Amino acid sequence: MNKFNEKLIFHIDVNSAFLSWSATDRLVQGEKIDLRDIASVIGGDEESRRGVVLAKSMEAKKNGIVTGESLFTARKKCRDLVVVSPNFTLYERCSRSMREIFNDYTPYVEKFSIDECFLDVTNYNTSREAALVLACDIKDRIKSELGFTVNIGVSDVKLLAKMASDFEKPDKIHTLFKNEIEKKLWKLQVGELFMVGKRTVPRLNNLNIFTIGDLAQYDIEILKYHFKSSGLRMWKYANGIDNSEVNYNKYELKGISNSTTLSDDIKSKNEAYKVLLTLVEVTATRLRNIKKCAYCISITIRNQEFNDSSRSKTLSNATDSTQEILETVKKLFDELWKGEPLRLLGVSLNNLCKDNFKQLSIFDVSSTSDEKQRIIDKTIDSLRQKYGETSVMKSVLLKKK
DNA sequence: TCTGGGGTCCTAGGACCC
DNA sequence: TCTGGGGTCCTAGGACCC
Repeated sequence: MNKFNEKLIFHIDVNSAFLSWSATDRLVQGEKIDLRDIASVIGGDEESRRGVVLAKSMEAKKNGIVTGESLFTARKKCRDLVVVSPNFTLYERCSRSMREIFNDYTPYVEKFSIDECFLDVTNYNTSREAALVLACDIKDRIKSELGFTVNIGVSDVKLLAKMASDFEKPDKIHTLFKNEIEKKLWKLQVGELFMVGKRTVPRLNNLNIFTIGDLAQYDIEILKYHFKSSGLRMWKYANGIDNSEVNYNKYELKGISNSTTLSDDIKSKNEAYKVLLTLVEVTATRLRNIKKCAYCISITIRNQEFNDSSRSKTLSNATDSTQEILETVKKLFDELWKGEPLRLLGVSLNNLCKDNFKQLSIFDVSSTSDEKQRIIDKTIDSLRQKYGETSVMKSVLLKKK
């Protein structure tokens, strides 16, 4: 704690992250037009049915384009919209560069998503004013060294720092200390509150709750009755109550998943099996890379009507074997699939534990068949590491000519 | 030519055990 | 002979986030 006995927390959020990052990269490559100055979006490939808006420029936003909508509807709102494909390798690199700068200021950095971090700067500042100077320094350094802008929310509470970074954009610093919530937070629409999504907003409106202030002053028992534990959480958030700490420790992954929307609907079991093989290979490799095994294996399918269904199986022994996971996945698929055309297939591995298998040598002549399978998996992993995950993409996943 | 992909957490109901 | 109740685990689905 500083001398005022309060925490000082930053929430730092890249403005239109994917779009900014692609824009700066293009400028470096010699492109003359800055995507941030025109109506533009980062969007997936429409032909392979991944055509949604992943990020938008301010100009695109002014035309009513929102993240997550289809490029089809986005183009209707803005005729000369520029659409750029995402470059996830670049985004990971930008994200890392940004965190390296944060680490110059404090070791207490929590990566919240690819473009968001929380920083606990309590020990480095004696006052709120000093914290603001620091925030300004960080913001300007990212802009000059990396070429993109961020918003920084400053508060004594993590949740409030996050809400503050979402105020006016771009390239801005905002404070939202506990004593400011009535003035700055309560006037906002209730759907602006973190963890109040589009399903919940109409239900809150039915209770005559329209602003965050309405929610904050509502009877907590009634909220708990209607929304169970999330009712209590919403009420706490509306009142600026959040005791969570900036978690700078190594992030423990709870599950691994991989899903894909198919260029063409899958209609046969054989086609499905080929895709499932790829999904299992990718997830199992990632699982082994973090030296974990999974107890629970699930698959998800999505039909043409966009209805999802899933099926899962908990094993008595955790596994990281591609073969074993694949067999379970196929079984689950056979139980779940009724023969309707599918637009998406997904595999996920949950309930993870440490892998406690003994280290194996390829020269170990006494290997059992299980151990031999592990050696095969390891060999494939090293090939994949050398040539990249996409080197094993099956042709069925690729776009039809 | 409408609707991605990777996560986390919660809940309800059923199975099973004591 | 008629039937409780608590606890835990598993499964399927839903809501939310970026």
